[in-house]
Amino acid sequence: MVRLIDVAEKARVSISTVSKVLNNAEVQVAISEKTRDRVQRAARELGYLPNAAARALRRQQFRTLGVVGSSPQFFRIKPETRSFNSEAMCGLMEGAVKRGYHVILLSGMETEPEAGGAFADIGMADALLVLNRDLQTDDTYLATLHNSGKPVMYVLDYPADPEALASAPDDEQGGRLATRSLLDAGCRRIALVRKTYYRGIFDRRQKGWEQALQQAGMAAGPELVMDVDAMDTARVRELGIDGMVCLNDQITKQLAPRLKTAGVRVPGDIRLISFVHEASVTDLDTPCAAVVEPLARIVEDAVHRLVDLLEGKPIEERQRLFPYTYGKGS
Amino acid sequence: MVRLIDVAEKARVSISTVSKVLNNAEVQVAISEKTRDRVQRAARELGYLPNAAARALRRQQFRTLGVVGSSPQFFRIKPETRSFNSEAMCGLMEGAVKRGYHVILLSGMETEPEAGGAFADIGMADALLVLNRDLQTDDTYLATLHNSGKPVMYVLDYPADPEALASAPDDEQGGRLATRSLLDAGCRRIALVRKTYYRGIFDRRQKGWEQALQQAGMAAGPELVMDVDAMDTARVRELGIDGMVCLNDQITKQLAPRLKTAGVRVPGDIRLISFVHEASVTDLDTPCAAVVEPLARIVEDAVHRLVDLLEGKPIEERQRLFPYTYGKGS
DNA sequence: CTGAAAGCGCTTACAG
DNA sequence: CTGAAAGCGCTTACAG
Repeated sequence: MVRLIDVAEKARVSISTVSKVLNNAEVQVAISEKTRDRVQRAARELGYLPNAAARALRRQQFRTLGVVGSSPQFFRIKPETRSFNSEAMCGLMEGAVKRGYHVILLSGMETEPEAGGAFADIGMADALLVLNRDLQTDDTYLATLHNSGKPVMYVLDYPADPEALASAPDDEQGGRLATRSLLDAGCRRIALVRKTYYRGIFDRRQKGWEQALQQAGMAAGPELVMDVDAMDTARVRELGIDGMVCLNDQITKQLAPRLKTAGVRVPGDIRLISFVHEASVTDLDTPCAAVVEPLARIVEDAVHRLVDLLEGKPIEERQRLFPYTYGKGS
Repeated sequence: MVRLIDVAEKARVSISTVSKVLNNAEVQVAISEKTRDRVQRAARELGYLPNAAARALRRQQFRTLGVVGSSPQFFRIKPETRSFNSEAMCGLMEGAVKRGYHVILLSGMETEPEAGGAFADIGMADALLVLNRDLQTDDTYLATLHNSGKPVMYVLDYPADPEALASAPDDEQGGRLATRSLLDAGCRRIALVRKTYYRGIFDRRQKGWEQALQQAGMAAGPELVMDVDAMDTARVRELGIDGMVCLNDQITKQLAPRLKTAGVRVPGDIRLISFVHEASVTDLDTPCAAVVEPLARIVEDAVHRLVDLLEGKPIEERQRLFPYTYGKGS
């Protein structure tokens, strides 16, 4: 960890001066332009991040809000509540409590750019969980996280780097599972319905779909991959499609009524299967099978593995993938 | 704030000894039974809570996990996502980011009972938000929070004490609004449907219902207050009920199908209005008006007022109540 | 405009 | 079994 004194040595000034420069927004002290530049450059080059504990001890404040519920268990929300957020939160708090850790939601303010950018206060955490469904790996934001020197665990989506720690759904397996269940139900022309977002996850699910079709001796041509926003129901008929794998519940909700108005009967003409997190498509009035990802379990596992790492236990698998299960849907 | 040295003086030992006793789970040092007792009693009597900053600075770890999303804005979830949690979370992070604060979810572990109980690490926060829909005011848990000496803001439900800081929905106004909208629609016998939980909120909503009925010159007798778990549809007919105020969406979801099977037409025979957070009853197939509470706004307001307090700005209203609005429901 | 120094409240190796 | 003391990394009043 680089400290104030490291910056001071590099900039050839005292630590008081460094501190004053780096806190210029809050401290009213005159500093010469030259010194200021030298200090800021040194801090940037060394990747200085203030130590949140020392700062808090000195300032006598954390600038952090604690949120509590009606009981110590409040945030251990039950998965029955169902929404994506509560499910993830459930696993998160369950793991945190079991291991004796607190959870801090880094709000990512854009303050103190010269003192480490958006995450100057990342230091309040011993390790980082990246909770994300659609990673932008080119993001400099992720670089900041890694530069902090703290362990980083990816939870739902993850970068291609095989060294990156991750606990995530096995999207290829999910794609195979969904496709096979349609094959088992007798479908012979199975389309994949996706959207332009969630590229990482969707690409992996699509790969699973391809694998399942190829194993069954069927082609998985690009004409069978459809964007729900550019859905051509006439073309669906032409291609003789009798099964559709919908890559998430939002797609399914968008697709179902359009099939209905086009006079396509579900499941009479076309069978649907949808990826969901828990039973989130139960409010669909179209019959639809589902492939469920165990969100809470995944997030809790991520917490455990991260704490294991912090406690010095060796991590055997860098990336742990969890299978999807077949569910009833609606 | 009581420090180690205060405990040491009271127990007539050195601060090293106090530290060792209070960390006996983690430190392997022999301490005599007598000393141990004296120290523990002193710590308890003084209400000692370890200073998280000092501890973290010394230990070089926070025992806190930072959770980040794909971008610094990740947790600023849009209210459109709708569920209770995301809405509250949305307001929470919005306020936190705007004011330059982080949010820490206190996991309320049951460790270190002698060192302050479940919230030994409450110290990581400058102030506390109690996020809660159903306060148990007799809870010793809340006492712990107040004993920390940090400002406490109640967000959704709140204790009777008028000095307690709160930002919350105006439940009485909500009760009046719901009832009046049924009156305006021509209802003349308006029942209130509740459940045994959420006493605080439900009692206030019921008071609003009574006020509205009395203002309209109608009696609000106890026979009109029904528990959805003990609903007697024959009795509903007998009483000539033509309107029902459902105190939350769960109640409405439970009630609607029972009315249907009993042959009661909605809104033909009985009009319904339901309390909801955002548009959460849109998945009801029974026509139903709604009274909406602006969750995200309330939570964000709570954050702002709490930070104002921390920054020394005077708080004019101890309790700020937000009006419900009339919504379409389903 | 810049720096030396005190001190925030803990933990722990060391001495007794 | 107990205590004196060093030191974690900052901020800020004070001196120059």
